[in-house]
Amino acid sequence: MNIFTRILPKASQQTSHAFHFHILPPPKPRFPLPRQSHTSTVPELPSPPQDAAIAKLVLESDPESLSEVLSNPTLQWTPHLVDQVLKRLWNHGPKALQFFKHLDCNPFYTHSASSFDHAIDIAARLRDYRTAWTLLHRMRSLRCGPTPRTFAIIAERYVSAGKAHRAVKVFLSMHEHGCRQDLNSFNTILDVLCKSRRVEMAYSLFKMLRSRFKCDSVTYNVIANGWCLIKRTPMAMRVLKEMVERGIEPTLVTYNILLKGYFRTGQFQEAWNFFLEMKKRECEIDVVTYTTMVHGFGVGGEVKKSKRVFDMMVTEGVVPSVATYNALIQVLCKKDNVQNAALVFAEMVRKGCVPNLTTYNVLIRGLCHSGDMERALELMARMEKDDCRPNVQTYNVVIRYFCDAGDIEKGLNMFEKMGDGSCLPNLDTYNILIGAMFVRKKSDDLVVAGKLLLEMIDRGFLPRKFTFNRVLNGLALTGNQDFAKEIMRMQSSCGRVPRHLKL
DNA sequence: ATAACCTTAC
Repeated sequence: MNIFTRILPKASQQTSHAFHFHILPPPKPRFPLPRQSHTSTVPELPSPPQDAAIAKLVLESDPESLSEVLSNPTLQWTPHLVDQVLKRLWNHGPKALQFFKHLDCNPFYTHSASSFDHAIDIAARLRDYRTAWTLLHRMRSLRCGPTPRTFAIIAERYVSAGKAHRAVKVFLSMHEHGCRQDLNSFNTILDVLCKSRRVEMAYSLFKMLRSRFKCDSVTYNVIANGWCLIKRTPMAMRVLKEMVERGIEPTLVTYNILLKGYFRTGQFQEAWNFFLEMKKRECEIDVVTYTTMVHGFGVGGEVKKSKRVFDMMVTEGVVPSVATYNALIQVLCKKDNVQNAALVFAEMVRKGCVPNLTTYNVLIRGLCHSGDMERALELMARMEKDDCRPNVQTYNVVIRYFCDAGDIEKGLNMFEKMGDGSCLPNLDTYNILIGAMFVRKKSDDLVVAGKLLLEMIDRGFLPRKFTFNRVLNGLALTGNQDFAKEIMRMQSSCGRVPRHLKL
């Protein structure tokens, strides 16, 4: 609870209505035109498997033989191909950077700006800022950047590493690196700060620089959304009021942000009233509005209302998108039962709406949760043929539930499957599995835990202190002192930046 | 990669 919500909440019941009148457009006594929302029903083109083969090659070859492998003249490097390979190696940062570096030395190939951005992102995620900046300077000397996007990436990495001030500094100095500051980059840095919940800082920066940039509705929406994210809806209201006072029209995006904000703070009545008000004033309510409603009511436990809103949108001629179906499916999984969720899944397919990764992951989680691992695995197999291959999250869900059910072997088998190619494990995967190695209290399991720990470090993931201690204790108790010592040596040598990361 | 809706974690 903060000061503002303490001061304003009682009043907000009444005053926010006054605000609605302020922020919403004046009533238009005309009858509504049915709005058609676009759904993304066009499947992505399958990417050629060449990048998978190259990623595998990179993973298997040691640093010495790598340059030989990569200078094979039959390989036709294109920026797109390089990007794809980097994405595949996302969860093996050190290898990804090795790959990038070797190709950078290839005299017949020059990296594109987007590949540089990927590499910088990977380096900064490993907290290897030196490498990130070296790459940025190299980009400049090759005259392919840095672009505003490059700075957005660096800022985001700084913020998520708890260095928000550095992110702001980077923004303020970007012109010194040959990249113009404009309203777009200003909006971007504000958004980066807000999305990482550093809303206070974003708001200060906004107040400090708003006279320098001609702020637009995006600026205000970004800030309002930030306040809503941290459940300070009254502050969002205040920003929006100011927006109106400065003559900037709120848009549908503004309304959707505020609507979501009400759900975040559990103000269902407010949300409902606001929605009705939007209808009354004939805002062009869109699929996002409805999806927000379906999701908001559903996760709040109001399944009936959630379904009613879903039916309402269909009646009003707004076509549900994948996101709408995903919201409903998630709600049914969590607050109703999986069978009904599966029915909605079938329904969306019948209507020609193509399920995406989220759809599958939500439903697979629901099935796992109800103990139906078999159907979960069936669905996972079905993904493959829908050209929607399981990602790390999919694997993590299944592995977690296998382990929770005591089927450690099956969890480990699943993990093995990831190792052989398409989907590299991430930090969560390692944490889930290492945790599972303690349930059987077997010495062998702890050795596996130790190996997993070393492997994750090797791939650029830094285990928490807690994880180290747990594994070390386990190994010591089961008579694996030597292995424990080896891990301790590793622990002391891997500070913030794994040392083998020299570019 | 300029904003709003859909997964995630003990």
